[in-house]
Amino acid sequence: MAHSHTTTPMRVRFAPSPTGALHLGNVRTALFSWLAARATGGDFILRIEDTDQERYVEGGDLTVFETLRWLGLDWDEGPEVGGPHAPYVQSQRKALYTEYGEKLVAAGHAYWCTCTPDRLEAMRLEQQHRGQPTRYDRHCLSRQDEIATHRAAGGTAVLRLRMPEGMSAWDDVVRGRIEFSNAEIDDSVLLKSDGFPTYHLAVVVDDHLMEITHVIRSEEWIPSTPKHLALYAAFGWTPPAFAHVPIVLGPDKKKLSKRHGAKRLLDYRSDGYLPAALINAMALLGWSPPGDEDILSVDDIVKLFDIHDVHASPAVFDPQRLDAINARHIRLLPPAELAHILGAWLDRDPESLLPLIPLVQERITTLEDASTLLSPIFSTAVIWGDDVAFPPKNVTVDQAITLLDACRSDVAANGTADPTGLRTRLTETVTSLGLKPRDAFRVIYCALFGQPTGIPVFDAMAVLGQEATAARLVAARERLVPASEQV
RNA sequence: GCCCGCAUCGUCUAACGGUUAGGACAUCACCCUUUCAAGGUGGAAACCAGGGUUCGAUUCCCUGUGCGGGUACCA
Repeated sequence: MAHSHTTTPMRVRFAPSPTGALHLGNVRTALFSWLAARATGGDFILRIEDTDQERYVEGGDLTVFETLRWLGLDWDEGPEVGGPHAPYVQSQRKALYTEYGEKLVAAGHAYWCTCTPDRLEAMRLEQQHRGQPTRYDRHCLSRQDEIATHRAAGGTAVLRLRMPEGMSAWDDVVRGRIEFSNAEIDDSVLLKSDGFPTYHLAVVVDDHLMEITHVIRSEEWIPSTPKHLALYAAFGWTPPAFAHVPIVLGPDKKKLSKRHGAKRLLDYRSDGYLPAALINAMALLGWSPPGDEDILSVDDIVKLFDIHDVHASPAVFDPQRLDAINARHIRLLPPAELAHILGAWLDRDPESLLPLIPLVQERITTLEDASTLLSPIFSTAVIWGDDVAFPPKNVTVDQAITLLDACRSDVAANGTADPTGLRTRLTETVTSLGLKPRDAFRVIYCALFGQPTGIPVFDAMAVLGQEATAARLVAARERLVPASEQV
Protein backbone atom coordinates (compact mmCIF):
# COMPACT_ATOMS: atom_id res chain seq x y z
CA MET A 1 0.00 0.00 0.00
CA ALA A 2 1.29 3.34 -0.98
CA HIS A 3 -0.54 5.65 1.33
CA SER A 4 1.32 7.67 3.90
CA HIS A 5 2.05 6.32 7.32
CA THR A 6 -0.26 7.48 10.07
CA THR A 7 1.72 9.61 12.44
CA THR A 8 -0.84 11.11 14.78
CA PRO A 9 -0.42 9.40 18.16
CA MET A 10 -3.32 7.08 18.83
CA ARG A 11 -4.72 6.26 22.22
CA VAL A 12 -6.04 2.74 22.04
CA ARG A 13 -7.12 0.12 24.49
CA PHE A 14 -7.45 -3.58 24.88
CA ALA A 15 -10.43 -4.40 27.05
CA PRO A 16 -10.85 -8.10 27.68
CA SER A 17 -13.30 -9.63 30.07
CA PRO A 18 -11.34 -11.89 32.38
CA THR A 19 -13.56 -14.88 31.78
CA GLY A 20 -10.88 -17.36 30.89
CA ALA A 21 -7.56 -17.71 29.21
CA LEU A 22 -6.80 -15.55 26.20
CA HIS A 23 -6.45 -17.39 22.93
CA LEU A 24 -4.76 -16.43 19.72
CA GLY A 25 -7.84 -14.69 18.35
CA ASN A 26 -8.19 -12.39 21.34
CA VAL A 27 -4.51 -11.65 21.45
CA ARG A 28 -4.26 -10.86 17.76
CA THR A 29 -6.71 -8.05 18.35
CA ALA A 30 -4.69 -6.90 21.34
CA LEU A 31 -1.58 -7.00 19.17
CA PHE A 32 -3.11 -4.79 16.49
CA SER A 33 -4.08 -2.26 19.15
CA TRP A 34 -0.66 -2.34 20.72
CA LEU A 35 1.00 -1.98 17.33
CA ALA A 36 -1.23 0.94 16.44
CA ALA A 37 -0.14 2.69 19.63
CA ARG A 38 3.55 1.90 19.26
CA ALA A 39 3.63 2.69 15.55
CA THR A 40 2.18 6.14 16.15
CA GLY A 41 3.93 6.92 19.40
CA GLY A 42 0.61 6.78 21.21
CA ASP A 43 -0.64 4.99 24.30
CA PHE A 44 -1.83 1.47 24.90
CA ILE A 45 -4.33 1.16 27.71
CA LEU A 46 -5.40 -2.07 29.35
CA ARG A 47 -8.84 -2.21 30.89
CA ILE A 48 -10.57 -5.14 32.51
CA GLU A 49 -14.24 -5.46 31.66
CA ASP A 50 -15.58 -7.56 34.49
CA THR A 51 -19.14 -6.36 34.68
CA ASP A 52 -20.67 -9.79 34.35
CA GLN A 53 -20.86 -11.30 37.80
CA GLU A 54 -22.11 -14.58 36.39
CA ARG A 55 -19.01 -15.17 34.35
CA TYR A 56 -16.53 -14.08 36.96
CA VAL A 57 -13.41 -16.25 36.90
CA GLU A 58 -11.04 -16.18 39.82
CA GLY A 59 -7.66 -14.87 38.72
CA GLY A 60 -8.77 -14.36 35.15
CA ASP A 61 -7.20 -10.93 35.10
CA LEU A 62 -3.85 -12.33 36.18
CA THR A 63 -3.81 -14.66 33.22
CA VAL A 64 -4.44 -11.69 30.94
CA PHE A 65 -1.50 -9.82 32.44
CA GLU A 66 0.79 -12.82 32.20
CA THR A 67 -0.11 -13.44 28.58
CA LEU A 68 0.47 -9.86 27.50
CA ARG A 69 3.70 -9.62 29.45
CA TRP A 70 5.09 -12.82 28.00
CA LEU A 71 4.54 -11.41 24.55
CA GLY A 72 5.98 -8.06 25.53
CA LEU A 73 2.74 -6.17 24.91
CA ASP A 74 3.30 -3.63 27.64
CA TRP A 75 0.56 -1.23 28.64
CA ASP A 76 1.03 2.43 29.47
CA GLU A 77 -2.03 2.65 31.64
CA GLY A 78 -4.03 -0.04 33.33
CA PRO A 79 -4.09 -2.50 36.21
CA GLU A 80 -0.82 -2.87 38.14
CA VAL A 81 0.52 0.15 36.30
CA GLY A 82 -1.99 2.83 37.15
CA GLY A 83 -2.59 5.99 35.21
CA PRO A 84 -4.55 9.23 35.20
CA HIS A 85 -7.87 7.48 34.63
CA ALA A 86 -7.66 4.80 37.31
CA PRO A 87 -9.20 2.52 38.22
CA TYR A 88 -8.95 0.46 35.05
CA VAL A 89 -11.18 -2.31 36.29
CA GLN A 90 -14.82 -1.76 35.52
CA SER A 91 -16.21 -3.44 38.62
CA GLN A 92 -14.43 -0.69 40.56
CA ARG A 93 -16.13 2.01 38.49
CA LYS A 94 -19.69 0.91 39.12
CA ALA A 95 -20.90 4.17 40.65
CA LEU A 96 -19.72 6.02 37.58
CA TYR A 97 -21.96 4.05 35.26
CA THR A 98 -24.97 4.53 37.50
CA GLU A 99 -24.33 8.26 37.46
CA TYR A 100 -24.09 8.40 33.67
CA GLY A 101 -27.13 6.18 33.35
CA GLU A 102 -29.16 8.63 35.35
CA LYS A 103 -27.98 11.47 33.18
CA LEU A 104 -29.41 9.64 30.22
CA VAL A 105 -32.74 9.21 31.98
CA ALA A 106 -32.84 12.88 32.84
CA ALA A 107 -32.22 13.79 29.21
CA GLY A 108 -34.84 11.35 27.94
CA HIS A 109 -32.37 9.03 26.23
CA ALA A 110 -33.01 6.07 28.48
CA TYR A 111 -35.90 4.52 30.38
CA TRP A 112 -36.55 1.88 32.99
CA CYS A 113 -38.03 -1.48 32.20
CA THR A 114 -39.41 -4.30 34.32
CA CYS A 115 -40.41 -6.74 31.64
CA THR A 116 -39.87 -10.37 32.53
CA PRO A 117 -37.58 -12.62 30.53
CA ASP A 118 -40.62 -14.69 29.61
CA ARG A 119 -42.43 -11.74 28.11
CA LEU A 120 -39.34 -10.64 26.21
CA GLU A 121 -38.83 -14.08 24.81
CA ALA A 122 -42.43 -14.40 23.70
CA MET A 123 -42.21 -10.98 22.10
CA ARG A 124 -39.10 -11.88 20.12
CA LEU A 125 -40.59 -15.14 18.98
CA GLU A 126 -43.64 -13.33 17.74
CA GLN A 127 -41.53 -10.73 15.89
CA GLN A 128 -39.43 -13.40 14.32
CA HIS A 129 -42.53 -15.23 13.26
CA ARG A 130 -43.74 -12.10 11.48
CA GLY A 131 -40.42 -11.65 9.72
CA GLN A 132 -39.55 -8.55 11.70
CA PRO A 133 -36.31 -7.67 13.44
CA THR A 134 -36.31 -8.58 17.10
CA ARG A 135 -36.32 -5.49 19.26
CA TYR A 136 -37.91 -4.34 22.47
CA ASP A 137 -41.46 -3.06 21.95
CA ARG A 138 -41.12 -0.27 24.53
CA HIS A 139 -43.91 -1.68 26.57
CA CYS A 140 -42.50 -0.03 29.69
CA LEU A 141 -41.84 3.35 28.16
CA SER A 142 -45.31 4.58 29.13
CA ARG A 143 -45.06 3.14 32.64
CA GLN A 144 -42.15 5.24 33.92
CA ASP A 145 -44.08 6.75 36.87
CA GLU A 146 -45.28 3.33 37.91
CA ILE A 147 -41.77 1.91 37.72
CA ALA A 148 -40.38 4.85 39.65
CA THR A 149 -42.70 3.95 42.51
CA HIS A 150 -41.67 0.32 42.21
CA ARG A 151 -38.01 1.25 42.39
CA ALA A 152 -38.54 3.64 45.28
CA ALA A 153 -40.00 0.72 47.18
CA GLY A 154 -36.84 -1.26 46.57
CA GLY A 155 -37.92 -3.05 43.40
CA THR A 156 -35.47 -3.73 40.60
CA ALA A 157 -35.53 -2.68 36.96
CA VAL A 158 -33.17 -2.45 34.03
CA LEU A 159 -32.29 0.73 32.23
CA ARG A 160 -32.73 0.72 28.48
CA LEU A 161 -31.31 2.97 25.83
CA ARG A 162 -33.98 4.80 23.87
CA MET A 163 -32.61 4.21 20.40
CA PRO A 164 -33.28 7.28 18.24
CA GLU A 165 -34.95 7.25 14.84
CA GLY A 166 -33.01 7.50 11.62
CA MET A 167 -29.74 6.04 10.45
CA SER A 168 -26.42 5.27 12.07
CA ALA A 169 -23.27 5.41 10.02
CA TRP A 170 -19.55 5.65 10.45
CA ASP A 171 -16.43 5.38 8.37
CA ASP A 172 -14.72 2.32 9.67
CA VAL A 173 -10.94 2.49 9.54
CA VAL A 174 -10.65 -0.96 8.01
CA ARG A 175 -13.96 -1.30 6.16
CA GLY A 176 -15.03 2.09 4.99
CA ARG A 177 -18.56 3.31 5.43
CA ILE A 178 -21.01 1.14 7.32
CA GLU A 179 -24.67 2.08 7.71
CA PHE A 180 -27.52 0.77 9.78
CA SER A 181 -31.15 1.72 9.95
CA ASN A 182 -31.86 2.44 13.60
CA ALA A 183 -35.21 0.72 13.24
CA GLU A 184 -33.25 -2.52 13.25
CA ILE A 185 -31.48 -1.74 16.49
CA ASP A 186 -32.81 -2.89 19.82
CA ASP A 187 -33.25 -0.70 22.88
CA SER A 188 -30.38 -2.34 24.67
CA VAL A 189 -30.12 -2.79 28.39
CA LEU A 190 -27.60 -0.33 29.81
CA LEU A 191 -27.83 -1.10 33.50
CA LYS A 192 -28.73 -4.57 34.65
CA SER A 193 -31.03 -5.27 37.56
CA ASP A 194 -28.01 -6.03 39.75
CA GLY A 195 -26.85 -2.47 39.18
CA PHE A 196 -23.90 -3.39 36.97
CA PRO A 197 -23.63 -1.84 33.54
CA THR A 198 -23.68 -3.82 30.34
CA TYR A 199 -20.79 -3.63 27.92
CA HIS A 200 -22.55 -0.99 25.84
CA LEU A 201 -22.74 1.62 28.57
CA ALA A 202 -19.44 0.83 30.22
CA VAL A 203 -17.43 0.80 27.04
CA VAL A 204 -18.72 4.16 25.87
CA VAL A 205 -18.33 5.88 29.21
CA ASP A 206 -14.83 4.51 29.72
CA ASP A 207 -13.58 5.05 26.21
CA HIS A 208 -14.69 8.64 26.41
CA LEU A 209 -13.35 9.29 29.89
CA MET A 210 -10.08 7.60 29.04
CA GLU A 211 -9.79 9.69 25.89
CA ILE A 212 -9.53 6.76 23.53
CA THR A 213 -9.07 8.01 19.98
CA HIS A 214 -9.37 4.71 18.13
CA VAL A 215 -11.53 1.81 19.16
CA ILE A 216 -9.80 -1.22 17.69
CA ARG A 217 -11.86 -4.31 18.25
CA SER A 218 -12.99 -7.49 16.61
CA GLU A 219 -15.59 -7.37 13.83
CA GLU A 220 -18.18 -9.12 15.94
CA TRP A 221 -18.82 -5.68 17.42
CA ILE A 222 -19.99 -4.12 14.19
CA PRO A 223 -23.69 -4.72 14.86
CA SER A 224 -23.56 -2.99 18.24
CA THR A 225 -21.65 0.04 17.09
CA PRO A 226 -24.88 1.94 16.27
CA LYS A 227 -25.82 1.61 19.94
CA HIS A 228 -22.52 3.09 20.96
CA LEU A 229 -22.86 5.89 18.46
CA ALA A 230 -26.30 6.65 19.87
CA LEU A 231 -24.80 6.84 23.35
CA TYR A 232 -22.04 9.21 22.28
CA ALA A 233 -24.70 11.40 20.70
CA ALA A 234 -26.91 11.24 23.78
CA PHE A 235 -24.03 12.33 25.99
CA GLY A 236 -23.02 15.00 23.52
CA TRP A 237 -19.58 13.43 23.05
CA THR A 238 -17.53 13.08 19.90
CA PRO A 239 -17.16 9.40 19.10
CA PRO A 240 -13.73 7.91 18.52
CA ALA A 241 -12.73 6.31 15.25
CA PHE A 242 -13.70 2.68 14.93
CA ALA A 243 -11.50 -0.02 13.42
CA HIS A 244 -13.19 -3.39 13.27
CA VAL A 245 -10.47 -5.90 12.57
CA PRO A 246 -11.28 -9.31 11.10
CA ILE A 247 -11.80 -12.23 13.40
CA VAL A 248 -9.44 -15.18 13.48
CA LEU A 249 -10.97 -18.46 12.36
CA GLY A 250 -10.11 -21.99 13.38
CA PRO A 251 -9.51 -24.79 10.87
CA ASP A 252 -13.28 -25.31 10.83
CA LYS A 253 -13.70 -21.73 9.61
CA LYS A 254 -15.53 -20.83 12.79
CA LYS A 255 -14.53 -18.05 15.12
CA LEU A 256 -11.71 -19.19 17.36
CA SER A 257 -13.12 -19.78 20.81
CA LYS A 258 -12.33 -21.64 23.98
CA ARG A 259 -15.24 -23.97 23.62
CA HIS A 260 -14.08 -24.77 20.12
CA GLY A 261 -10.85 -26.13 21.45
CA ALA A 262 -8.79 -23.03 20.79
CA LYS A 263 -5.44 -23.35 22.44
CA ARG A 264 -4.69 -20.95 25.25
CA LEU A 265 -2.02 -18.56 24.15
CA LEU A 266 0.18 -19.39 27.12
CA ASP A 267 0.21 -23.00 25.96
CA TYR A 268 2.40 -21.89 23.10
CA ARG A 269 4.92 -20.80 25.67
CA SER A 270 4.97 -24.22 27.32
CA ASP A 271 5.18 -25.86 23.91
CA GLY A 272 8.39 -24.01 23.17
CA TYR A 273 7.40 -21.16 20.90
CA LEU A 274 9.14 -17.81 21.01
CA PRO A 275 7.11 -14.67 21.77
CA ALA A 276 8.59 -12.97 18.72
CA ALA A 277 7.42 -15.82 16.50
CA LEU A 278 3.90 -15.66 17.88
CA ILE A 279 3.82 -11.94 17.29
CA ASN A 280 5.15 -12.38 13.78
CA ALA A 281 2.57 -15.05 13.00
CA MET A 282 -0.34 -13.14 14.51
CA ALA A 283 0.60 -9.95 12.72
CA LEU A 284 0.32 -11.78 9.42
CA LEU A 285 -3.32 -12.58 10.08
CA GLY A 286 -5.12 -9.69 8.44
CA TRP A 287 -2.05 -7.58 7.77
CA SER A 288 0.97 -7.99 5.55
CA PRO A 289 4.21 -6.09 5.27
CA PRO A 290 5.29 -4.40 2.06
CA GLY A 291 7.73 -6.53 0.09
CA ASP A 292 8.30 -10.25 0.13
CA GLU A 293 9.98 -10.74 3.48
CA ASP A 294 7.56 -12.05 6.05
CA ILE A 295 9.95 -13.03 8.82
CA LEU A 296 9.96 -9.91 10.94
CA SER A 297 11.10 -8.86 14.37
CA VAL A 298 8.74 -7.01 16.66
CA ASP A 299 10.64 -3.82 15.93
CA ASP A 300 10.30 -4.39 12.20
CA ILE A 301 6.57 -4.80 12.57
CA VAL A 302 6.22 -1.70 14.71
CA LYS A 303 8.03 0.26 12.01
CA LEU A 304 5.86 -1.07 9.20
CA PHE A 305 2.48 -1.38 10.83
CA ASP A 306 -0.41 0.90 10.08
CA ILE A 307 -3.90 0.06 11.24
CA HIS A 308 -5.23 1.44 7.94
CA ASP A 309 -3.50 -1.42 6.12
CA VAL A 310 -5.37 -4.09 8.02
CA HIS A 311 -7.79 -5.70 5.65
CA ALA A 312 -11.33 -6.82 6.21
CA SER A 313 -11.62 -10.52 5.51
CA PRO A 314 -11.37 -13.12 8.27
CA ALA A 315 -8.26 -15.30 8.39
CA VAL A 316 -7.91 -19.00 9.13
CA PHE A 317 -5.06 -19.60 11.51
CA ASP A 318 -2.59 -22.20 10.21
CA PRO A 319 -0.46 -23.83 12.94
CA GLN A 320 2.03 -25.04 10.32
CA ARG A 321 2.78 -21.49 9.38
CA LEU A 322 3.47 -20.70 13.02
CA ASP A 323 5.84 -23.66 13.16
CA ALA A 324 7.72 -22.43 10.12
CA ILE A 325 7.95 -18.93 11.52
CA ASN A 326 9.07 -20.16 14.91
CA ALA A 327 11.78 -22.30 13.30
CA ARG A 328 13.03 -19.33 11.30
CA HIS A 329 13.14 -17.12 14.37
CA ILE A 330 15.13 -19.74 16.23
CA ARG A 331 17.65 -19.95 13.38
CA LEU A 332 18.02 -16.18 13.35
CA LEU A 333 19.00 -16.08 17.03
CA PRO A 334 22.66 -15.45 17.90
CA PRO A 335 24.03 -18.75 19.29
CA ALA A 336 24.73 -17.25 22.69
CA GLU A 337 21.16 -16.07 22.96
CA LEU A 338 19.77 -19.43 21.95
CA ALA A 339 22.07 -21.04 24.52
CA HIS A 340 20.61 -18.72 27.10
CA ILE A 341 17.03 -19.50 26.12
CA LEU A 342 17.65 -23.23 25.97
CA GLY A 343 19.49 -23.08 29.26
CA ALA A 344 16.32 -21.85 30.89
CA TRP A 345 14.23 -24.31 28.93
CA LEU A 346 16.36 -27.37 29.77
CA ASP A 347 17.39 -26.10 33.17
CA ARG A 348 21.06 -26.29 32.29
CA ASP A 349 24.01 -23.99 32.28
CA PRO A 350 23.92 -21.90 29.08
CA GLU A 351 27.70 -21.95 28.92
CA SER A 352 27.81 -25.74 28.77
CA LEU A 353 25.15 -25.71 26.07
CA LEU A 354 27.09 -23.45 23.76
CA PRO A 355 28.98 -26.23 21.91
CA LEU A 356 25.68 -27.98 21.23
CA ILE A 357 23.92 -24.96 19.75
CA PRO A 358 25.25 -25.39 16.19
CA LEU A 359 24.05 -28.98 16.29
CA VAL A 360 20.47 -28.16 17.24
CA GLN A 361 19.79 -24.67 15.95
CA GLU A 362 19.04 -25.73 12.36
CA ARG A 363 17.18 -28.78 13.49
CA ILE A 364 14.45 -27.58 15.82
CA THR A 365 11.04 -26.07 15.25
CA THR A 366 10.27 -25.44 18.90
CA LEU A 367 12.42 -25.28 22.00
CA GLU A 368 10.89 -28.55 23.08
CA ASP A 369 12.46 -30.21 20.05
CA ALA A 370 15.83 -29.47 21.60
CA SER A 371 14.87 -31.54 24.63
CA THR A 372 14.14 -34.50 22.42
CA LEU A 373 17.23 -34.02 20.33
CA LEU A 374 19.57 -33.60 23.24
CA SER A 375 18.16 -36.13 25.68
CA PRO A 376 20.37 -38.97 24.32
CA ILE A 377 23.38 -36.80 25.14
CA PHE A 378 22.24 -35.91 28.61
CA SER A 379 20.97 -39.29 29.70
CA THR A 380 23.54 -41.62 31.24
CA ALA A 381 22.51 -44.66 29.25
CA VAL A 382 21.09 -45.13 25.79
CA ILE A 383 17.32 -45.43 25.79
CA TRP A 384 16.34 -47.55 22.83
CA GLY A 385 13.20 -46.63 20.94
CA ASP A 386 10.57 -49.36 20.83
CA ASP A 387 10.50 -49.89 17.10
CA VAL A 388 14.11 -49.24 16.23
CA ALA A 389 15.47 -51.84 13.84
CA PHE A 390 18.99 -52.90 14.79
CA PRO A 391 20.93 -53.58 12.74
CA PRO A 392 19.07 -51.10 10.55
CA LYS A 393 17.79 -51.72 7.07
CA ASN A 394 20.31 -52.94 4.45
CA VAL A 395 22.95 -53.81 7.03
CA THR A 396 23.75 -57.32 8.23
CA VAL A 397 24.69 -58.26 11.76
CA ASP A 398 28.26 -58.96 10.73
CA GLN A 399 28.63 -55.67 8.93
CA ALA A 400 27.22 -53.82 11.92
CA ILE A 401 29.68 -55.54 14.24
CA THR A 402 32.59 -54.72 11.97
CA LEU A 403 31.52 -51.11 11.91
CA LEU A 404 31.03 -50.84 15.65
CA ASP A 405 34.40 -52.44 16.31
CA ALA A 406 36.16 -50.20 13.83
CA CYS A 407 34.58 -47.20 15.45
CA ARG A 408 35.45 -48.38 18.92
CA SER A 409 39.09 -49.03 18.18
CA ASP A 410 39.41 -45.70 16.40
CA VAL A 411 37.90 -43.92 19.38
CA ALA A 412 40.20 -45.83 21.69
CA ALA A 413 43.19 -44.83 19.63
CA ASN A 414 42.34 -41.27 18.64
CA GLY A 415 39.74 -40.09 21.13
CA THR A 416 36.63 -38.17 20.08
CA ALA A 417 37.94 -34.67 19.72
CA ASP A 418 38.29 -34.88 15.95
CA PRO A 419 34.87 -35.70 14.48
CA THR A 420 35.91 -35.02 10.92
CA GLY A 421 38.92 -37.32 11.02
CA LEU A 422 36.91 -40.05 12.67
CA ARG A 423 34.26 -39.81 10.02
CA THR A 424 36.78 -39.90 7.20
CA ARG A 425 38.47 -43.01 8.55
CA LEU A 426 35.17 -44.72 9.19
CA THR A 427 34.02 -43.93 5.68
CA GLU A 428 36.86 -46.14 4.44
CA THR A 429 35.50 -49.03 6.48
CA VAL A 430 32.04 -48.34 5.13
CA THR A 431 33.32 -48.40 1.58
CA SER A 432 35.28 -51.61 2.08
CA LEU A 433 32.11 -53.25 3.38
CA GLY A 434 30.33 -52.21 0.22
CA LEU A 435 27.69 -50.27 2.15
CA LYS A 436 26.05 -46.95 1.41
CA PRO A 437 27.08 -44.33 3.94
CA ARG A 438 23.42 -43.62 4.42
CA ASP A 439 22.74 -47.13 5.64
CA ALA A 440 26.00 -47.73 7.41
CA PHE A 441 26.08 -44.64 9.56
CA ARG A 442 22.63 -45.43 10.79
CA VAL A 443 24.30 -48.16 12.82
CA ILE A 444 26.35 -45.58 14.67
CA TYR A 445 23.30 -43.38 15.23
CA CYS A 446 21.37 -46.22 16.76
CA ALA A 447 24.32 -47.28 18.91
CA LEU A 448 24.73 -43.82 20.38
CA PHE A 449 21.17 -42.48 20.46
CA GLY A 450 18.97 -45.56 20.51
CA GLN A 451 17.28 -44.14 17.43
CA PRO A 452 18.30 -43.75 13.80
CA THR A 453 18.21 -39.96 13.74
CA GLY A 454 19.51 -37.08 15.76
CA ILE A 455 22.21 -34.47 15.83
CA PRO A 456 25.37 -35.17 13.78
CA VAL A 457 26.71 -38.28 15.37
CA PHE A 458 30.45 -37.64 15.29
CA ASP A 459 29.97 -34.25 16.86
CA ALA A 460 27.84 -35.94 19.47
CA MET A 461 30.77 -38.23 20.28
CA ALA A 462 32.96 -35.25 20.88
CA VAL A 463 30.46 -33.96 23.39
CA LEU A 464 29.96 -37.34 25.02
CA GLY A 465 33.68 -37.95 25.34
CA GLN A 466 35.81 -41.00 24.74
CA GLU A 467 34.67 -43.05 27.69
CA ALA A 468 30.92 -42.69 27.30
CA THR A 469 31.16 -43.20 23.58
CA ALA A 470 33.12 -46.41 23.97
CA ALA A 471 30.68 -47.70 26.56
CA ARG A 472 27.71 -47.09 24.26
CA LEU A 473 29.42 -48.79 21.35
CA VAL A 474 30.09 -51.83 23.49
CA ALA A 475 26.54 -51.92 24.75
CA ALA A 476 25.22 -51.72 21.21
CA ARG A 477 27.48 -54.56 20.11
CA GLU A 478 26.07 -56.70 22.87
CA ARG A 479 22.60 -56.09 21.53
CA LEU A 480 23.71 -57.80 18.35
CA VAL A 481 25.69 -60.57 19.98
CA PRO A 482 24.95 -61.19 23.63
CA ALA A 483 28.16 -61.48 25.63
CA SER A 484 27.33 -65.07 26.54
CA GLU A 485 27.43 -66.11 22.89
CA GLN A 486 30.67 -64.38 22.08
CA VAL A 487 33.56 -66.61 21.23
C1' G B 1 -36.60 -15.14 10.65
C1' C B 2 -34.17 -10.15 10.63
C1' C B 3 -29.57 -7.19 10.24
C1' C B 4 -24.42 -6.74 9.06
C1' G B 5 -19.65 -8.20 7.13
C1' C B 6 -16.48 -10.94 3.86
C1' A B 7 -15.04 -13.35 -1.03
C1' U B 8 -7.29 -14.28 -5.26
C1' C B 9 -3.55 -21.04 -5.13
C1' G B 10 -5.30 -26.13 0.36
C1' U B 11 -3.79 -21.81 4.07
C1' C B 12 -1.90 -16.55 4.96
C1' U B 13 -1.55 -12.85 1.38
C1' A B 14 0.37 -9.02 -3.01
C1' A B 15 -2.13 -6.36 -6.85
C1' C B 16 -4.44 0.98 -5.62
C1' G B 17 -8.44 -0.92 -14.55
C1' G B 18 -3.85 -2.98 -18.77
C1' U B 19 0.91 -8.20 -14.89
C1' U B 20 3.31 -14.61 -18.12
C1' A B 21 -1.82 -12.76 -11.42
C1' G B 22 3.77 -12.15 -7.33
C1' G B 23 5.47 -14.07 -2.37
C1' A B 24 5.20 -17.26 2.09
C1' C B 25 3.50 -21.95 4.53
C1' A B 26 2.10 -26.73 3.15
C1' U B 27 2.87 -30.21 -1.04
C1' C B 28 5.81 -32.83 -5.19
C1' A B 29 10.61 -33.60 -7.86
C1' C B 30 15.73 -32.97 -8.09
C1' C B 31 20.54 -31.26 -5.97
C1' C B 32 23.55 -31.22 -1.61
C1' U B 33 24.43 -34.75 2.31
C1' U B 34 27.36 -39.21 7.97
C1' U B 35 21.20 -39.78 10.08
C1' C B 36 17.53 -36.09 10.58
C1' A B 37 17.26 -31.39 9.35
C1' A B 38 18.75 -26.96 7.09
C1' G B 39 19.92 -24.93 2.38
C1' G B 40 19.53 -24.63 -3.18
C1' U B 41 16.78 -25.35 -7.88
C1' G B 42 12.41 -26.46 -10.25
C1' G B 43 7.00 -28.13 -10.55
C1' A B 44 1.83 -28.33 -9.56
C1' A B 45 -1.69 -24.97 -7.42
C1' A B 46 -6.11 -19.23 -7.28
C1' C B 47 -9.07 -14.29 -9.33
C1' C B 48 -17.08 -17.76 -6.51
C1' A B 49 -21.10 -17.06 -10.58
C1' G B 50 -24.01 -13.88 -13.78
C1' G B 51 -25.02 -9.16 -15.35
C1' G B 52 -23.47 -4.24 -16.07
C1' U B 53 -19.66 0.42 -16.37
C1' U B 54 -15.23 0.76 -19.53
C1' C B 55 -11.26 0.61 -25.34
C1' G B 56 -10.03 -2.86 -21.36
C1' A B 57 -12.00 -5.83 -15.53
C1' U B 58 -9.26 -10.02 -10.33
C1' U B 59 -9.75 -4.72 -9.43
C1' C B 60 -15.65 -0.27 -9.82
C1' C B 61 -21.41 -1.11 -9.44
C1' C B 62 -25.71 -4.57 -9.01
C1' U B 63 -27.75 -9.38 -8.22
C1' G B 64 -27.09 -14.30 -6.88
C1' U B 65 -24.29 -17.94 -4.24
C1' G B 66 -21.09 -19.35 -0.43
C1' C B 67 -18.85 -18.49 4.24
C1' G B 68 -18.79 -15.79 8.68
C1' G B 69 -20.67 -12.46 12.52
C1' G B 70 -24.72 -10.28 15.33
C1' U B 71 -29.53 -10.72 16.92
C1' A B 72 -29.07 -11.59 25.75
C1' C B 73 -30.12 -8.24 32.27
C1' C B 74 -22.29 -12.19 27.82
C1' A B 75 -18.61 -9.60 26.38
